[in-house]
Amino acid sequence: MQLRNQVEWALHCCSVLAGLPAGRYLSTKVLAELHGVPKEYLSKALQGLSQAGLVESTLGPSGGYRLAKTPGQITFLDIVEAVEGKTSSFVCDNIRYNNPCLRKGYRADGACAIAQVMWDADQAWRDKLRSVSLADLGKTLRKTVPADILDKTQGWVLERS
Amino acid sequence: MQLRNQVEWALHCCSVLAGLPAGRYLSTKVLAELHGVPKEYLSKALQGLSQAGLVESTLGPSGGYRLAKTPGQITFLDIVEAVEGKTSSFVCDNIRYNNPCLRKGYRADGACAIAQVMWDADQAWRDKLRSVSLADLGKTLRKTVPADILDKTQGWVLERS
DNA sequence: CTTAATAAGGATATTTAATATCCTTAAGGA
DNA sequence: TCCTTAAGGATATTAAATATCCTTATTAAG
Repeated sequence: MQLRNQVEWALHCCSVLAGLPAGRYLSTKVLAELHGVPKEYLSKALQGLSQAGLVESTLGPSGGYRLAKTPGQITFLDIVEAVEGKTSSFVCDNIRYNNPCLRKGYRADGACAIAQVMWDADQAWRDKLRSVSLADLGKTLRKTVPADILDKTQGWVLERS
Repeated sequence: MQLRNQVEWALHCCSVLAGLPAGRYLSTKVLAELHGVPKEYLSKALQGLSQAGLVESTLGPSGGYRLAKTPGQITFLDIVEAVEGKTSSFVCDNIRYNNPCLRKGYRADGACAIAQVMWDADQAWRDKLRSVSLADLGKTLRKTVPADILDKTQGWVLERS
């Protein structure tokens, strides 16, 4: 079980956008080159972030993306779910009902106890992701990031993450 | 991101084995028919459980699998990891170092802050799974399982889960 | 006003992982 | 001796992840 690489990309992109001066945008092209990932595919992840309302975009030259909320309002869970979806990592196919010893059509009262445990664990994972925002990330990062912020021709910013 | 169906199968098989009278075995064939899943593929999951030391097997007629420990000693995490592996759901490819603004070969002091958050969440998931054993599952199940335990020709037991 | 850059998104190709089947071997019980 | 079983290697099939290509509408810059 593995999260898609787009999740890593989206998290890093949001981290960079969180450090962007107010009003500025970063394009897919720049974000892709900054992270060394394919532009077209990264674009799908950014579209997911946009549809989730985490970032907003503008067209044309000097267009691109910026955060739609403050870093403190965007959690890791928001970003992960925007890319990976909200469905649980465990899918219960109710194989308990395949038991040929059971009379046909039998259904128990409650949910499958096994599935419940798995869903609880999934919830614990999401709770943890929800407890960290891009602002929290910044606090950690500020300690380790070198002071020399570069500003190349395309307006790249130093990778903050 | 989704766990493989073998995880569900393995959990249900262990749940059934936990209710088996001492000394008895259940074969792959019976476990497969009991849950309505392909025998050959389920076999791979059971082999994983065996290699992890969660179940033990015996050959020949009336052979099969039984738990290698008490239900209280086998956690959900044990079973999930036996099938799905122990590697984190998040893989850090250190795309932060792809930044062309960084001088070649630059490496930060600590681990990627983003990866750390993701790994912490993964740990929270595993901690939750580790906190539940097959014995705990039994407590829940006893409340809902019908009293009529069937004992068909092949020695099937009522699906407990 | 024109031109180039951009996001959005549909269509499709490629690659990888999950799922499933088949077969052989060695061991155990009747 | 014969049948049943677990173990596991090899291979096929299916689905998902990854990636590319292309078109359209929009926007800013010149």
